Amino acid sequence: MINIIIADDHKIMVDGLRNILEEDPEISISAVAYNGSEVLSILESSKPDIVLLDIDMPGMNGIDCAREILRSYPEIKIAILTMHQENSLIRKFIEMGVKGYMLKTIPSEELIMAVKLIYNGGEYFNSDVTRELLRPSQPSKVLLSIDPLVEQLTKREREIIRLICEGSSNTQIGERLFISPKTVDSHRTNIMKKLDLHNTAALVRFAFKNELMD
Amino acid sequence: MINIIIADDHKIMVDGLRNILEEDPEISISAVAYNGSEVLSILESSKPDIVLLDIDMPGMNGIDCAREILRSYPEIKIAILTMHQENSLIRKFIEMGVKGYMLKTIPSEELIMAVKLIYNGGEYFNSDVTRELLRPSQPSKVLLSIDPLVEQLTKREREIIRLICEGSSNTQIGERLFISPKTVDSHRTNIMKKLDLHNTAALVRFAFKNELMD
DNA sequence: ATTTGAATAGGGAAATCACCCTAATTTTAA
DNA sequence: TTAAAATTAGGGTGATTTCCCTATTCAAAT
Repeated sequence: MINIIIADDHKIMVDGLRNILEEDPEISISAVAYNGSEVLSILESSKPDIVLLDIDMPGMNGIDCAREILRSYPEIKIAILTMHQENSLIRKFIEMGVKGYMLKTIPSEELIMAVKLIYNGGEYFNSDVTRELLRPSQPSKVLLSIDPLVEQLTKREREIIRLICEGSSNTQIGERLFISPKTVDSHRTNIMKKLDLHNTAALVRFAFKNELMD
Repeated sequence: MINIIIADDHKIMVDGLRNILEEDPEISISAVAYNGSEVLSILESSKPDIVLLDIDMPGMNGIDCAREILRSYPEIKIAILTMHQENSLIRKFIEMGVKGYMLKTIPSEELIMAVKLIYNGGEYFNSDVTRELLRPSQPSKVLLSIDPLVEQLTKREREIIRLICEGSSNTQIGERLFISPKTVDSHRTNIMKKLDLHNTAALVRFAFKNELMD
């Protein structure tokens, strides 16, 4: 019996997948998660053969989730099922070591076949995915889901973020912008609150992931 | 019933393929050819659904044969089955429009699945083939920008860096790695000294710029 | 067999950050 | 013109980081 965890934040998608996959007597959906961290907490108690993972999910996305699974549970096979077909994204996942990458346009029989192939130690990459790899890669992170919270940031706040990312302290930023270091601290606090972050590392990371920084 | 022509100059290979494929009741081998021109003459009288084509053949090789089939009989699907996994060769065939490209190391069940997939209008590229396409991707620009200081970092230090970048505090990292927060701090200090950085923001930025993080 | 490097851990101190609060001025938008 | 939002700034506190030490253990290399 092939045990699968489905991770996708769209209930319709999950229901559809469950119908398709459980039609096959060898396949069983052992759990469903609506974001990455939910997957990780499920894994603490229950180990599936395959995690069928979407990329766009609230909270922890598929990228971070996949990385964590690969590190903590290398025996669990990951198959990406997404609508994203961007070259750089595909490369990233395959190089990371996922066993499958499929577009959501995949026919159901093909999906079942892919699951069985992966379960038996193989890999499966959608033909659309392979064709995409032929195209010259354009490293635009644009398709990497940009957090909507970015829009809440003001111009000044973005400016502060950039300077923080360059490694400047509040005092240094204050000197460069001719404002008090205490003001910089206020901005910093406001930024943190808006983005729901709690330290500098998380902020810089957020900036890189959301193209505020390059 | 799926009608297939096998084109390969090795009799053992042809026999093996015939055994594997005809085991499936939906598949029938309608003819066998030992080189490209033989395939073309067969096609004059008999039209299969799929031509399973090797590349190395005496007389007309698989490349010229595939090109000719695609021009004269675009409705016939071509699947390459070969031992060659050179990037350029794979690219050439896929861009040409073949429906499948598989290495001869493919397991028999996978080959059968591929045949059925292609017969039903799909495409199938071996996972080894897809991985090969990743290889000589973009060797230049990214690698050149990596700071030589990265080499001085130990495995543990890189691990710590990744966790820092994920927004974890020393205490959290300590809990994760089952070491004292003070040890994490030591690592952190050593990292800073090695990289000549002086705060977390600069460290996270360094990690992103040097692909320690993505 | 000895040395080196890596990982471990702690003491201590100054600097910085994270976050709470209030509050003034300026800018923008309704 | 008024209200809302952005920018400015400071007081205060506890957490965290940064950096200086020393020191032990363990594995790998000479």
